[in-house]
Amino acid sequence: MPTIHDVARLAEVSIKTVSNVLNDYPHVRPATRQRVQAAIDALDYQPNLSARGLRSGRTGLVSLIVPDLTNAYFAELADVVMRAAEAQGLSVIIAQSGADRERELSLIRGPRMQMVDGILFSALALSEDDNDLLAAIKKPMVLLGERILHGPKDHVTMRNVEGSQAATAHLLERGRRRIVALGGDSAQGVGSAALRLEGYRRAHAAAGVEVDEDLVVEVVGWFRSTGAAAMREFLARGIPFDGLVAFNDLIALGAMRVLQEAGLQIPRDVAVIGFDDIDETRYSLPTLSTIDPGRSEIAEVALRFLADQFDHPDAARAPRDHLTAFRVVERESSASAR
Amino acid sequence: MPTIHDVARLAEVSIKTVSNVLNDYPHVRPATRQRVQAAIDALDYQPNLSARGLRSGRTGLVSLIVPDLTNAYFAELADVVMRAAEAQGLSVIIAQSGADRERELSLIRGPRMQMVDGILFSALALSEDDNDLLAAIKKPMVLLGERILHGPKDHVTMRNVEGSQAATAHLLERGRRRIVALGGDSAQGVGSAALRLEGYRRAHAAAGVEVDEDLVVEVVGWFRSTGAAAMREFLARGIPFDGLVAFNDLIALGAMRVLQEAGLQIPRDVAVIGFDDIDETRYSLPTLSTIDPGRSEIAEVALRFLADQFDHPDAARAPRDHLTAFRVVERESSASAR
DNA sequence: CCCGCCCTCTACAACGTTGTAACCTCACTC
DNA sequence: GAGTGAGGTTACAACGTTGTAGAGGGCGGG
Repeated sequence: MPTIHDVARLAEVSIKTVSNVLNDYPHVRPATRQRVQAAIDALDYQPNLSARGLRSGRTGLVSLIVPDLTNAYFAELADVVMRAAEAQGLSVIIAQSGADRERELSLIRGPRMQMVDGILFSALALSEDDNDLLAAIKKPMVLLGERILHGPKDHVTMRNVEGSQAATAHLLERGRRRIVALGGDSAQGVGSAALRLEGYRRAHAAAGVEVDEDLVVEVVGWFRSTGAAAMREFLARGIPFDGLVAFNDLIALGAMRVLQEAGLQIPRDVAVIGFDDIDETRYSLPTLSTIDPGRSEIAEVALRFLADQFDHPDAARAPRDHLTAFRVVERESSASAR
Repeated sequence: MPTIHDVARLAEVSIKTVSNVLNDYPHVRPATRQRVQAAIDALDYQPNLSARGLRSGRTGLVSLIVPDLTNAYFAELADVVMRAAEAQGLSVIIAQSGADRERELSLIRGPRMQMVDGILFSALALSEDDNDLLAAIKKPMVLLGERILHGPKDHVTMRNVEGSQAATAHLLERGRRRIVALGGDSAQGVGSAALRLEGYRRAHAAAGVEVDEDLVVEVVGWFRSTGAAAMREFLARGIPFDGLVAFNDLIALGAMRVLQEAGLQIPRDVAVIGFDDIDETRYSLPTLSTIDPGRSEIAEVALRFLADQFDHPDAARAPRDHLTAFRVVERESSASAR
């Protein structure tokens, strides 16, 4: 591997001049610049990023901590995060927490975080009770998602309450009156579950429809499997219903599967809407109406926040909050006709 | 941030002794070790990984280059790769190539590769014509997938021909005689398409069934959307068929959607089997039979190969090949009853 | 009793880069 | 024509770590 010294020798300049060329320092004579560039090309030189990182304190790496890449929402989030990062010349180290509290902690405090410039953290186990622990992290950090709304770090997420309200209203407008909230968790006061349930309630209130608490169904772990299981259980209880708001698309897809097994037709018997707008919703049978959370906006803003923190390392301003715009995506599962 | 010097000062030893403790050098008196450890804990010291990387030449980072994380196959691959990497104390930088030739090239040669210890490369655009370019990469590298079978680097993939043969045989055994091969590409001589088509032919030959070339349908880009489009087109041609081997699960899911729109029942009218065993196949309607490619074996072997290359940097042995075992997963879409 | 060896620890250099300070050379000003 | 200032370049130190070489002390064997 050639070093900056080899380039300097070949170009007959000092190593600092090579460094200046590499870093686009303006005061380099064009002729010199050219000579250095020629030497770089000739040797196929690439700067040693460990050395650069050591000297400059910046590695150009960002860590993205998500519960689970297998979940399409987070895979698609990782996708847009990587695009946004690349636009800023950053690379992304992805780590999976498995939504486990100990793992989340050991990831954000672990030795690997030493080598990244900043952290995008989609918490699922830590909560606002752990704000002290989060505040102790000195690296630039942006929180994603609804688990920690008022933490000590910048925060980006979608308008959950409004999104859920719109989703629910979407079904109410289509004449549905007994709408199951799948994923709601009346016990838990924090996180997407609580926020989306709040939106569900507001939509009912706005429409003057009373909420039957029997229709609020908890789902632990928002996967296809748990959505399916929860729906199976709910069906067994024999409670009548004609609509379903699932608090993410995976739950919706799992539940749709069970509904159809049970001989119910979607949307005729049950109109369904999900949350997240993952790609799969465009190809399921029926296609799934959902809420597009503005993922790329989330990624772009999160990276902008991180970059701001890079540039103003000790700015002691209050953590910022950004709520992205959402969009109701109407597909077959909630088509109007009854 | 405390450095090794701060720890040394506090523990009243030399920095080298601290380094020795950190690196589990055996000849350190227990009492000294304890004192150093106490200082490390007291200062909450974490080694600077850039400095370590500079000095040792190892960063503990591995790059995983895949076409697209949005594709569940690659998201699930990334999942198992990250698990296997973590077991070896490595972190993973993921990069998306978009299956674009120029991007694949610039990724494997780009400056970011300078900072990783090794590369796991799932090529989709480069081919064996580019073996020279690949051979020029000096970093440890393992190729994944079927695009480059006889390259200059170690290689891990599933038994494609046999897998596809088994999938096709699975349908033939269930009495299907006109089986569409969705994703086959009679023009292309390389890659999964060619191999899986070969397996399809072998299964027919073994069963003494002639292949109708009209049933071999090309799909450009293996997504839900392209699978759906290809099936829509195929249906328009009015060619009778009773089985479908899709060369990956996304194609299968897109096609199933179209088949059902067209009023065909699965598996009654058309038995379907896919490839990859992504999670979604367990919850689609109907659930999708598929080939489990042994993803975690792929990840584990690939990382073992990389580790071998770390340990024997200039071993000029021939590149190794590992073919993982596959498994036919029977689900509803190919259930026997007609 | 002394030599040599092993255990334990240390000082110093080196990895490849960028920041600092300073130098030299011009061109321009007065 | 000397002084000034900016452009262009350089030498050197520093970032935080690990490898090398070796020092000092204790112990066993001859």
